[in-house]
Amino acid sequence: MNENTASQRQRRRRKETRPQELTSAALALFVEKGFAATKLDDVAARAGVSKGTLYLYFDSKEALFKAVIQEGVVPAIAAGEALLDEHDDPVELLRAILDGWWERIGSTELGGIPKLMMSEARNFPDVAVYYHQVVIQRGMGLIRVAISRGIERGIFREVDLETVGSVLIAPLLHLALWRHSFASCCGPDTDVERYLQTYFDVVLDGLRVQPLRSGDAR
Amino acid sequence: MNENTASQRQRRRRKETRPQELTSAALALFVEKGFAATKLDDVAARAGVSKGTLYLYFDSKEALFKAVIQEGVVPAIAAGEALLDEHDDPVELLRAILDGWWERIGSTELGGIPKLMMSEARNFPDVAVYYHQVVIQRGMGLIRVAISRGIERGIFREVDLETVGSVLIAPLLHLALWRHSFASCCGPDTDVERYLQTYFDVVLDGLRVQPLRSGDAR
DNA sequence: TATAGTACTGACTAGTCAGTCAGTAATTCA
DNA sequence: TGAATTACTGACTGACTAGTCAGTACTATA
Repeated sequence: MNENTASQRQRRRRKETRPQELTSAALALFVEKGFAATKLDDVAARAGVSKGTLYLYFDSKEALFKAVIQEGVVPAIAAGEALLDEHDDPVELLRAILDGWWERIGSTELGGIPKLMMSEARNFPDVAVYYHQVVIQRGMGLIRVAISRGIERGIFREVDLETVGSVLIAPLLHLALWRHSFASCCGPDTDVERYLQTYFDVVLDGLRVQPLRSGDAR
Repeated sequence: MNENTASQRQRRRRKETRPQELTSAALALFVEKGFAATKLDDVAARAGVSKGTLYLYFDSKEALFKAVIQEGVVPAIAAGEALLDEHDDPVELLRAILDGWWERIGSTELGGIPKLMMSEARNFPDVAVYYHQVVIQRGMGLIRVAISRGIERGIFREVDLETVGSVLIAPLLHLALWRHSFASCCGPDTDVERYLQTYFDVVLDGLRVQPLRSGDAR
């Protein structure tokens, strides 16, 4: 199951890497079963340690949850905001943001975090507030900047900047949620490439002042 | 909390209405806390009965869960499919379907069911399969018909019929999920009217062969 | 007003799991 | 080499909760 046990002879003593191994195992199980239905014994087993070890690094199950969110979220933040300077064309920029979100978050194991946060937001309001400030609002701000640049240049129509971010990210979030819920029992049902293609097709042409009338998008 | 206790003098003996009262209470708590974190004592208390009574109507916690889904889902099915014959214009039809979904499901207490199913799909694969067949696939089929009618008549562009349904419903699902997760701790953040307005604005103009260039959607 | 039947109750049980801690084994340092 | 330190273990406990059941109270019928 986990690749660390067999490779090294002496598999103990890993103070530096343990926390990451534990949060990674916890993320997978929290996403699969939900917070309450996940047993700490199972988290520990998946990380190849005993439950006692888990308590050397985290004070409680709730603290583990917070660490899972924090660790999963921090690396994803900065990456997106760097894109603002890399693209001139607003359409390119918007695609880079949304595509980048899918590549770096949605399609990776981090893609489970939205499901986890949605499920547990009301049980952990303080974590939800943190997540909202650090992830959601910043992400929305990113999209808002891209759209407003496009509007300024007359490339995008004048849409409501307050709400368009949520509308645009929703289909990507939906796909990520799907992969961690129904996909495992009801088949992938939609293949990812076609879904993303359709998404950009529908969404981008809804934003362009002068849409391509060639019959095929992009 | 529940309006039934005070009104009637003798508040026992309600064999007919109990199951509905119990599933309604269970839905609210399952959506708020998740299945595993919900106590049956709390469900019973919310319905104004004792836990023992709950077991007179449902064999187990899992059976209650299944009943919650089944009862929440059944009334929502037929309503949508009736719309197909009520609208001639494909744009009108699509709006009626999507608007109708929000009015009849998303904005009601049934709007919690998508959150619940997303969270618990992997813990209850059989329920997920049922829900997928009875709700998701039928709903997608409905949208597909509306879109393909529009394509036939040259009103919509030729988009991928397999995936467009998910893309279109995603922002509405997202709003429903939001209302049952972050909304309670991070403010509504987006007001519903504006969100829906932006949604139709972006999405419909992405579908029209000859979009209105008047600057305002619809 | 008995008698039988039905809807409901709540104390109880058995099992589960978060969190603890005394002990063990690896590692470092003298 | 062995003493001190550090990383880890897993049996244990205390709290909590799904599910049970003997008993209560209301209702219907005779």
